[in-house]
Amino acid sequence: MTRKPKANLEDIARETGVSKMTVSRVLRGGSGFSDDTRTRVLQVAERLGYIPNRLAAAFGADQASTLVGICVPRLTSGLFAHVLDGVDRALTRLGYQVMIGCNNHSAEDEEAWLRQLISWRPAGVILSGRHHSPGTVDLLRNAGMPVVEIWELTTTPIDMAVGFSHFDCGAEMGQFLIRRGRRRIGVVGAMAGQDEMGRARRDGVERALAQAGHPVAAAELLLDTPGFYAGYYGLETLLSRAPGLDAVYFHNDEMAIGGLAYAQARGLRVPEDLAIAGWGGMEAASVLPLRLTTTVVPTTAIGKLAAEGLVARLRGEPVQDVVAVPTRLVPGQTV
Amino acid sequence: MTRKPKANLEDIARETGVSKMTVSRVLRGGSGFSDDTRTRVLQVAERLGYIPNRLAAAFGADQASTLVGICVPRLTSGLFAHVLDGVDRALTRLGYQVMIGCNNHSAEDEEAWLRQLISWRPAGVILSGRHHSPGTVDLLRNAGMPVVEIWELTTTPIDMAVGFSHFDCGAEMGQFLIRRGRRRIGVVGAMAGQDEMGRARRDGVERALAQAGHPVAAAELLLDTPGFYAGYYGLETLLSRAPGLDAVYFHNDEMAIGGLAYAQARGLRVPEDLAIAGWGGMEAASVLPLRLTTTVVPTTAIGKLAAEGLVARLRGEPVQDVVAVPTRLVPGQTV
DNA sequence: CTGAAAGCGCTAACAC
DNA sequence: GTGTTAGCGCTTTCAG
Repeated sequence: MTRKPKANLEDIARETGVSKMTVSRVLRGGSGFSDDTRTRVLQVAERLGYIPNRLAAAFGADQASTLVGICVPRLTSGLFAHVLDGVDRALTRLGYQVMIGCNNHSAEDEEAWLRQLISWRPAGVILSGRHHSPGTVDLLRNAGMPVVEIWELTTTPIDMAVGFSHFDCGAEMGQFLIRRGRRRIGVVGAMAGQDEMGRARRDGVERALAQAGHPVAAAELLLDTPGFYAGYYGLETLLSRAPGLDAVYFHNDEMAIGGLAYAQARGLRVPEDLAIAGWGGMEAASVLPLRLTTTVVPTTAIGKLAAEGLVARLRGEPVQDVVAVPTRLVPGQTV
Repeated sequence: MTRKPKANLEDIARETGVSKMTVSRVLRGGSGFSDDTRTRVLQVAERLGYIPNRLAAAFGADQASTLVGICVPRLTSGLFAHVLDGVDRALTRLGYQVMIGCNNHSAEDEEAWLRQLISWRPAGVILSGRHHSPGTVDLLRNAGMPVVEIWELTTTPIDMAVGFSHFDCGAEMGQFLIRRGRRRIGVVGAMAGQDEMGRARRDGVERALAQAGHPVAAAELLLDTPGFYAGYYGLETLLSRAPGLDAVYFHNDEMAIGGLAYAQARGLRVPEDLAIAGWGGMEAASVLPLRLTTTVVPTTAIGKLAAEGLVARLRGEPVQDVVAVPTRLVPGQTV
C-alpha cells in the first residue's frame, strides 16, 4: 500500500516553470503573482490532481492547523448528537476539521484523549463540563490554544465557556412541581457518582424542594446509563420503596419516557396520580400520547456558539468569554 | 497566542546526554538501548512534559498517521450515533484518532469532506453508503488507503464493506405484513430523492407486496428529515388520501412512533384498525405502551467491525472484504 | 547498543 | 511579481 500522493508543490512548479513559492501563493489565494501565472498554476494543479499536504503545512507553520477537537461525555446521547451537529456544521463552514472524543464521564479518559489530540497540534478544543483533571488543565494551559468548555457553565473558564446551569434547571423544575401542588416528590438518577451534571440537576431540585419545606421524599440513584429501560425500572424500584409519591423528576427525557411507560403499565394515572418531569427536550417528548413536561436545552446552538467563539478567538476577534444560553421549562401534560 | 510546546526530542536528548534517535526509539517503545538509558530518557521526558508532535512524525514518515475519518449521512440520527460510538471505541482502543464528517445525504458534500480529510493524509476512511461521486472514487483510488463502506452493503466495494441490504429489510417487512393478513398497505418515506437507503427499503417493500399480489396501496414521500413530527403528519396526509389502509411501513422508527401517536390521537386501534411497522430498532420503540414492530440493525457492531477491519488491513492482516451483518425483524404489538 | 545525516512538503522571511 | 534560503520535529537509513 503506497501512500504517496502523486503531486506536490514542486511538481506543479516544475511543470509551470515558476517556483514552489509562487505556486504556494497562488494555491492559497494570496497575492503577488500575475493573472497569467495564476491561471497556469491552477490548470497544472488541476491536471495533476494536486491535494495539499496539510500535515506539512501545519507542521512547518504552526498557524496553519485547522484541526479542532471536541470531546463529549457520551456519543450515543441524543442531546450531544445535536451539540456535535452544531459544532460540525459551524466548523465545516469555517474551513476546519473535527476530531471527536468521548470521555465516558471520566476525567481520566478526557485527559487521555486530550493528550492524543494535542499531539496533532490542533487549532483549538471544545470540552464538555467544567470539571477536568489537573493534568488536563495543565496540558491546556501549556498548549496555549483556544479552549471552550460547554454544557455546564462555569464563570471561571480555562479560556471560554458556553452553557447553562444544571443546578438551576433542577431548581426551576423543583419550584414548578411545588407550584403545581406536588408535595411528595421523588427523584430517579443515573450513572451514580459519574455524571456531575446530572448530579447538579438533582442538587438543584433538592435545594428547591427543601426551601419550599417539602424535601425530596425518595431518590433512586441508578448506576446505569440513562435510557428508557433504566427509567422504567428506576421508577418501579422507587415506587416499591416509596409508594406514596405524587411526582418524580428524572435524570433526563429518555428515562422520564421510560418511567411514563411504567406508570401506565402499572395503571397509574399521569399526572393525576403521579406527575412526571424530564430534562433535555428530546423531540419524542413532545409527540407522545402525553407531552412530557421537561426542560428544553438549546443543544445545537451551544455547539454552534462554541465553534464560532473558538474560531473568533483564533482570528483574534473580540469574544465574550462566558456565554450563558437560556434553557426553557416547557410544561407538558405530565405534571 | 504562542503555540509552541516546550519540549521536543532534541531537548530530551540534550538533557539526557544521548542522541535524538535514541530518545525516539525509547519513546516509541522499540529496542536498541540499555535499561539505564531508557529510564533516564523516560524521566526527562516526563519532567519536561514532552508531548510528541505527530504532525512531524506523520509528515516525515508516511506510515505514522493514526488519523481515521468517518463520514455519516446525519449526525443527529440515533442509529448513526451508535455507529459512531462503535467506531470511536474500537479506534480509540487501537490507538487511532477519529475525524468526523457529515454528508447530508449528498455525494458532493461527501467529496468535499473527503478532499479535506485526505489533505491530512489519514490512515484510512469509513464512508456510509455505496453510492459515491466519481470524484470520491478517484480520490480514494489514488490515496491508496484502506476504505470501508458501511451501512448499505455492496458486493463490489472500493476496498471493504460492512453492512446489510436495505432492500431486503423492506422486502422482509413486506412479506411479514402479508403473512399477518394485511392487504392495503401504505408507505411513508422521508427525504425524498436524497436518502438512497430509505429508497432501497421502499423498493424492497414494494417488490415484496407486488409479488404477493397486493401492491403498495398508497405512498407519502416527505421531503423532511425523518423525525417524530414528520411521521405524525406523514400518516395524517397519507390517510387523508387513502383512508382504507390497514398497514403502514415507515421510513424509520422515529417516524413510526410519530405515526403511532397520530393513529392513537385519531382514535384508530393499533394494530386492529391499522398496523404500523418501523425500521431501525431504536430503544424507545420497545418501551412504548405498544412495542413497535421493526427491524433491528446492529449499529454498534457495524461501527466496530468497520474500524477493526480497517486497522487489520493497515496491519497487513488478512481481512474479509465484504462483511454482511444480520438485521432482525422483531415483531412487536403494532402489527 | 548508539549516533549522524538526510529528507518529508510546506511556509515565513527576505532578497531581487 | 517572483525566487532563494532556512527550518519546522520526526523517522529512516546507514555507519559504527
